[in-house]
Amino acid sequence: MRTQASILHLDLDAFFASVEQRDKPSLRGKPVIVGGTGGRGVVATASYEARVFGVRSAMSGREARARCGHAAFLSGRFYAYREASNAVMAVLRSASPAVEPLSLDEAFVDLAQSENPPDLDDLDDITRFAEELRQRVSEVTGGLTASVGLGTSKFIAKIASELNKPDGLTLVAPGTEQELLRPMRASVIPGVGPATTERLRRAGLHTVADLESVSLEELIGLVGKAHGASLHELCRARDDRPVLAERETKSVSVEGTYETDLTDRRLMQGLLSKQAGEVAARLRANGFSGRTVTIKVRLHDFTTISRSSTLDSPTDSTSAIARTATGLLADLDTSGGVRLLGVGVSGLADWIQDDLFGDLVGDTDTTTAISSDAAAPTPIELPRRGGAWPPGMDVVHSEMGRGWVWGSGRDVVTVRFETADTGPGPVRSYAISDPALTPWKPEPTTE
DNA sequence: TCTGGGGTCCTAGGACCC
DNA sequence: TCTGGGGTCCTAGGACCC
Repeated sequence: MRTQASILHLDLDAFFASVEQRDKPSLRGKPVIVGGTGGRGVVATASYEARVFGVRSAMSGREARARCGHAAFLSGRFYAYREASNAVMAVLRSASPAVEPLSLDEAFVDLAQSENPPDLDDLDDITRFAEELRQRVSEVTGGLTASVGLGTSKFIAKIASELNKPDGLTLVAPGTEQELLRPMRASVIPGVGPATTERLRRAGLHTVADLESVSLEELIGLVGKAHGASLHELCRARDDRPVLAERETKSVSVEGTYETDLTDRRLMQGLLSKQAGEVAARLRANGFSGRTVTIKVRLHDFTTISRSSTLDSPTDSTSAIARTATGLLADLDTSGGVRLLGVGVSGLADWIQDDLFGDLVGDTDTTTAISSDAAAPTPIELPRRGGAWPPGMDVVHSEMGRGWVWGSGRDVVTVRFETADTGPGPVRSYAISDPALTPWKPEPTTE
């Protein structure tokens, strides 16, 4: 356990709604609800003016409308949220390289890894440092506010940031963690949701202090091995989880809930295929491919079914994913109607076998991945569509977003792809086996 | 017409291999 | 011949988080 309050948690206040109020002055001071616009939508974020009426995240749009019908209901502008988020994360990274984003509006920062840290033994200095960060967040986002928590662990920092919302700062002094936690409800512990809360309640356990009085064995009997062990530690304020700057992507998925239940199988197959295309495009844009294709089907009565199939080799191909997904759907009874369909790919590898460009050039295998890393000479921007790409290759460019060619040989091209969503992907080399595409040397182009 | 979308992690059972 | 591991992979479902 750390003895210094060197972990910071920052949480932007009512983030989506605040961005809307920032960009549209007429919404300022008024209830704004992002999400919940469709017939089956839920609230993503409610401004504080809307929360007064009891509107909360994850509430159905129907209920939000009943509670606060005069609010502005917006469907959301994710580009604007991402842009603001990027600016905030950049501010945090300037304070320490160890920044772990949890979502667009939340991140942990490890001040102990900062190059210019405050005096971590001086609580006033830490507070001053954090206040400066909050100030800079406000400056770079055009006035958005953030709440910050500081403590000796992720758990404590996160709880601290909740204590003075909105636009607040809370430091939990080292050594005072347990007295802070003991009276709190068990559900403040991350991982304790509705189901666990109910189990604990039935065992007579309501507060953190109650949990502390229970043996590890009892907790494991109650909620399972992994969960029980983590509860046993966290209720004693013991948490040494590190702040992880980069986390590996494990899966990519797309799902959709439809306004009215689907009954037509052909339509479902078409929608699943469309989603497969979106998943495949995102895989390609990020340099991923995966072996396991999973479909998710939510029936009219909200029961949710998943079916998966693991392929022999990883794919990022629309046709392979669509074929697998529709095949999985074929075995399900959907006669009662379907409200949600989804497709996902997991078991990701950062290399691709055989049909890298199969989807895009008519499913003929023209290229083969040969290595997953390569020395990186001077970056060259990819030629634009219709530019110096050989026939067929410009399509790849438009599918995959921005990218840079990092080098090329007679029949090998080394490329780094990047999208606005994810930033740079891994550097990869491909052999070009189609004689029509070789020899080929990309021309440097200017921005 | 209660109940989004994109993720992560865990559990449990069965197959399969050594 | 019988019994019994352990380890890994795969599948389905559930809980949880923002």
